[in-house]
Amino acid sequence: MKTTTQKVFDQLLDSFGPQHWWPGNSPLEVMVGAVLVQSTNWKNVEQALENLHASDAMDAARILALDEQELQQLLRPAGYYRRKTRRLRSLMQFFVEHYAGSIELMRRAKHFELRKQLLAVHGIGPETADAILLYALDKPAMVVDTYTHRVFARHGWVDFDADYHQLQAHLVSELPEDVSTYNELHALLVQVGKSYCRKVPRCEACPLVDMLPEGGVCAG
DNA sequence: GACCAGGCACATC
DNA sequence: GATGTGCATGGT
Repeated sequence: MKTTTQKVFDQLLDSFGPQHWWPGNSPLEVMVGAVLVQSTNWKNVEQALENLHASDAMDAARILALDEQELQQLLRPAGYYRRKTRRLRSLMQFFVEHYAGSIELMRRAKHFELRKQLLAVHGIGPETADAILLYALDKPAMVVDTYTHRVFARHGWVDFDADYHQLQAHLVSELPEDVSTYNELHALLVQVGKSYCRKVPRCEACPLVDMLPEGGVCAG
């Protein structure tokens, strides 16, 4: 018997296909991207990542070696560049201090201990921490976001006032603990949120329209 | 010109 | 503890 969330996953995957999020990027670049993408369009992030590459600075030690203003200028296209400069430096400093700048060492850390450490880093909240765990380190961390909240609350599967961890617990309880499922589902929920869930109360073309409750609205 | 994008920390009540 | 606000660029 399939859970509602598994059905959501299947229908989204059928409609949109695999999203291939962060497939070819290095784990370090994923970590950097996870910070830069906070509340920001991915296109803008790509520009900043490209700037880092062009400056030969896609490296924890090199990022830390840049002076504040240099790094700010590289990150500028990603928006919030003063804050993100601080946040990225905090993360890189943590990475170097606790894991000697080694992805392999960090990958060996216990999932929930590492998560707790990440949450203690300035600028790393639950979504960014889970994105790093999942997309950079292949840990089974389900990432949820505002799109996930919108879709699940409007369909009546969670309360509108559910917080990050309640929403995450709900999804996890309805899914196999599987890295590729978590990876794909998060990306698919972002895709459906971008494509629909806006302006009109009921999107007939939405792959989840048949799951909308009587009188429920998918926008607004 | 308004609104939005793969959040988070901090101030204020 | 809950609620509000600043952060910044680039695309639609």
